[in-house]
Amino acid sequence: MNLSPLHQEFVLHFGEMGSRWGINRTVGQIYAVLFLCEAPLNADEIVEKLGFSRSNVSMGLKELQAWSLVRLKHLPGDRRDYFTTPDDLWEIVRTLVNERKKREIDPTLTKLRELQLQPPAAPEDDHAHARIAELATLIELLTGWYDDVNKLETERLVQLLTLGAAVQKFLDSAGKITPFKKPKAAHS
Amino acid sequence: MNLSPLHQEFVLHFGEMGSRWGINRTVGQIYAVLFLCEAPLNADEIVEKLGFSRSNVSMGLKELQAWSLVRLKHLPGDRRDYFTTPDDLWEIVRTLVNERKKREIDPTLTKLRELQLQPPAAPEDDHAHARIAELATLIELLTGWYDDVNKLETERLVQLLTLGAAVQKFLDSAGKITPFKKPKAAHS
DNA sequence: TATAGATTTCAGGAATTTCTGAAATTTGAG
DNA sequence: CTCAAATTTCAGAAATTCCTGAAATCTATA
Repeated sequence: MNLSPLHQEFVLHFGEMGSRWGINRTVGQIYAVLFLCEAPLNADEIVEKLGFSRSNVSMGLKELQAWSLVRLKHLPGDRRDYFTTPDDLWEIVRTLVNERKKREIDPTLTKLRELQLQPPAAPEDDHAHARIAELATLIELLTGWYDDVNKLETERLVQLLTLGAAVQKFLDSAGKITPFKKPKAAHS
Repeated sequence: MNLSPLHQEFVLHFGEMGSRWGINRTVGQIYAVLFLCEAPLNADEIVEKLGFSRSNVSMGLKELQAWSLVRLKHLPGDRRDYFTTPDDLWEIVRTLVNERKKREIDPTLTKLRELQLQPPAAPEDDHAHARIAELATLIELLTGWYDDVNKLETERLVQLLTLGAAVQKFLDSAGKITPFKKPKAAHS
């Protein structure tokens, strides 16, 4: 591995972490290198840095592209493909969450709805249906919230996150009715 | 597999999904069975339902316990261990997020802080340090927000999620200063 | 404390996933 | 269109993870 100690340690950590998710170690490491490097890298440079086979790097890059986690660039007068990660970390987070949602949550919700339509065929199915319905409702609430806040521009999103549970203070007054409610005593 | 079609389809789906996360198929299926069943199950009943070896079920249950995803129960006059999942789905979600945070996010943050202290030793390390700092900040913001809302009681949490990005309406007025700020034109 | 039932451990085989080099395909400059 | 560089595909080797049955350990109660 042909990296500064700092890069190397970061890359190894992300390889490990990646493999705790569905992502394999190699792909995690390729991503980590791209994440740290300022300049776009081509496949051979990644081979050089990580010591994987050329074909493995190719497959890893393909997977990262399938996840939209990597941007393809071209340098003038060079027909190799160069890759980078977005400068804006929030963009990375949004992509990551969107993709996982698309691959894991959405199909699950579809499946749950499908199962809800299936008529009960055994005594234990009534309880199962109730459980499935509850789960579907919960997932809908969470993804609905996510879709909603994902529309916010980053600055707003950061504001919201910074506020944290302090937002809760508004809930009493906002309740279910209307965003603004007059304060109980109306002194200017 | 000795399950009603409804149970079976749910179990197979969760086995698949589990394997997209770090969790293996078997463990996902064991959890799915426990999730759907009203009554607590013992290991032999799970063997019966899923057709895995006794030792595999034992290992799976141990893993689920390590994740605090499963509750151990005892029936009077029966010394076998019985397992259930919590009735309250929100409790399940909180556990899941807490555990993943503990195993994946927290160690990453520790590692990033450690790397931030490491003095730059190569020209590319300056950019890497900047990138690492940005990432650490972002993770701190997200986990800070999470720790905060995780303190809310479920009812409040649901309220917050239902409100979604509508909370954003408060941000203009709340800003950085104070929860309420008088509107710019003060016609009653 | 002896015993039978319950659970866990663990070595090795099975299954799956990852990785590689060689060959095939694609691509763009000339 | 041709050619060489770049990339991808793919079959099988390597590595890893999963699963099992047999043996070991634990535990409640008689």
